[in-house]
Amino acid sequence: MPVPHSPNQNHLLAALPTAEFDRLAPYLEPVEMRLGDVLYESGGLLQHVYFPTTAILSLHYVMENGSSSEIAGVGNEGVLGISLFMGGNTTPSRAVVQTGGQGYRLKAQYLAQEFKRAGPMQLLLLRYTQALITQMSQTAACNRHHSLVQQLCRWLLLTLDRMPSNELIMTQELVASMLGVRREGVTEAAGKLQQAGVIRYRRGHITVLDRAGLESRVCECYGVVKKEFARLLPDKLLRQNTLHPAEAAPHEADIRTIYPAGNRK
Amino acid sequence: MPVPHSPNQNHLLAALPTAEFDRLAPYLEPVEMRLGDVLYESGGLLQHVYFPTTAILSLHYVMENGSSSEIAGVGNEGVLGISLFMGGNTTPSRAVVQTGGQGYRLKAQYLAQEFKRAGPMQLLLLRYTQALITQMSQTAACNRHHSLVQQLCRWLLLTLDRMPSNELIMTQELVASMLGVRREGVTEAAGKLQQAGVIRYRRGHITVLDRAGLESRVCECYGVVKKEFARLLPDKLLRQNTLHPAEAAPHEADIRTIYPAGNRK
DNA sequence: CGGCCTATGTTGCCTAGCGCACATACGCGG
DNA sequence: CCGCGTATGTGCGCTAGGCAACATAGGCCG
Repeated sequence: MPVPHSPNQNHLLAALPTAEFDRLAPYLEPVEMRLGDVLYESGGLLQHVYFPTTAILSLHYVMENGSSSEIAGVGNEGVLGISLFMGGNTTPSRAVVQTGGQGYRLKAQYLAQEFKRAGPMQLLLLRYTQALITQMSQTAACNRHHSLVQQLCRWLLLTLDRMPSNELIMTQELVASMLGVRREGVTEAAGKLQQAGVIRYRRGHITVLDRAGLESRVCECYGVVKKEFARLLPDKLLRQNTLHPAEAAPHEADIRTIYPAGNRK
Repeated sequence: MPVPHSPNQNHLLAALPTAEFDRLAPYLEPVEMRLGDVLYESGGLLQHVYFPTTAILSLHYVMENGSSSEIAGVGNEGVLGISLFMGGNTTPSRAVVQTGGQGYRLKAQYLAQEFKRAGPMQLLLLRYTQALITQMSQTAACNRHHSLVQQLCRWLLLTLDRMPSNELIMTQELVASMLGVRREGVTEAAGKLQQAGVIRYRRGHITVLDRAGLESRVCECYGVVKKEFARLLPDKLLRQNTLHPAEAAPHEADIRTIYPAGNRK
């Protein structure tokens, strides 16, 4: 008995004017994504784009020696598979499911078609892409200059922002592979945060107890990324005032009632 | 007495079919860019996009504490100012001139106009943007996992690929701020390379003596980025076989004759 | 309820790279 | 040709985080 589920839980889809949404809706396939699923491998051909609703995805780069780093995360604010409309069809990174949940996918050709119309969907996708670029470049700088604890805080906050609950299903080992550090390093950093009462964790579960505590420890990178997302994809845009000011937001009611219920565990 | 100079020294401009090129040509202003010039500040409003020809630009992120990192470089393979067509109009990074030289600039509005035509220019710009994304994400991973020497090799090779000559005008201090490391670290790394006979340097000049030596020391990141650029913007595309197969490449002669002459020092 | 797999805790050692404080010397401008 | 400003060389001590090798324990499954 899955939670009632609507494409509008994805902010980009929700932002589409009725005409565009209706054109795509028949082709949106709901998909269940489980923790660890690999949606595509580096260099693989993309067949679909994915619009997460409750799931969170993670773009990784895996190095030759096996170590990896997260390059960016994708939650219900975005879409996975930008290379399909950017023209490359593939990227040298891997996409994995970081938090199990649901989403919708759309065959590449339908997205490309819609993109070519140069309408609201194109606008949204391009803006989202730019926000993604900010996330990536901030990650590059953060990797260089900030401490593991700061980066852990950044990662937790960014993830939290994409979740309805405050509990992540996530081992330290996984977090380590996201941040591209050793597992022991995460143990140590997480230990500090737990001692400070900011988080609590047990075998594969991390609960954020004190969000403000995270925010006080995080580096500037989190704020920059968040602000840039807000600037490029403001609520006002996503609420469609801009995209089609004359209409009420369709399906909006669905979202607001379903969402807070969440899939808290 | 500047070297004769043509927009076609920029690969993106050179790839445009005649119709598109002619439409833009009247608005292309040649600009001289000097080492260290700041083309825009983080968050500043962009008035122009820049198509470097002999100059090389660098996108930086400057952190609150003043330390900085290069996020990506832009040479004659690309264009500075993607946020102008991506929809954001600005980015939270800084653009500086890394190697003095020439280029052309185009008022934002003309570029946006051309982009909206959804013609060859849009195709090129989007593909270029994707290649840029690869460069950024690779930088993120490289910052995390590879040694300073490897990163220095990567940076030298990427820069070399954008230069007609094998000598960079560049202090170690500058290189350090690019890589986001201490100057002493660069001294040490460069010292190793010099001892190995791979490069030679003296006060503000770095000469690459043995390109193969660099390639043998560099991490995989260089290859990935280079390959991705070649895939997304192949010679064949840039030579316009794809963009307008029925026509001969206009201005092509100019490029080939001017370019090899270069401004070798 | 018991066993085992896997997540987490811990410890010791090692290295890259940082910060700082200087010594040195190149080479431009007068 | 001299001198000074700037680029480079070097040598500390220090720390974060890497690598390795375990000890421990939670909790799922039979």
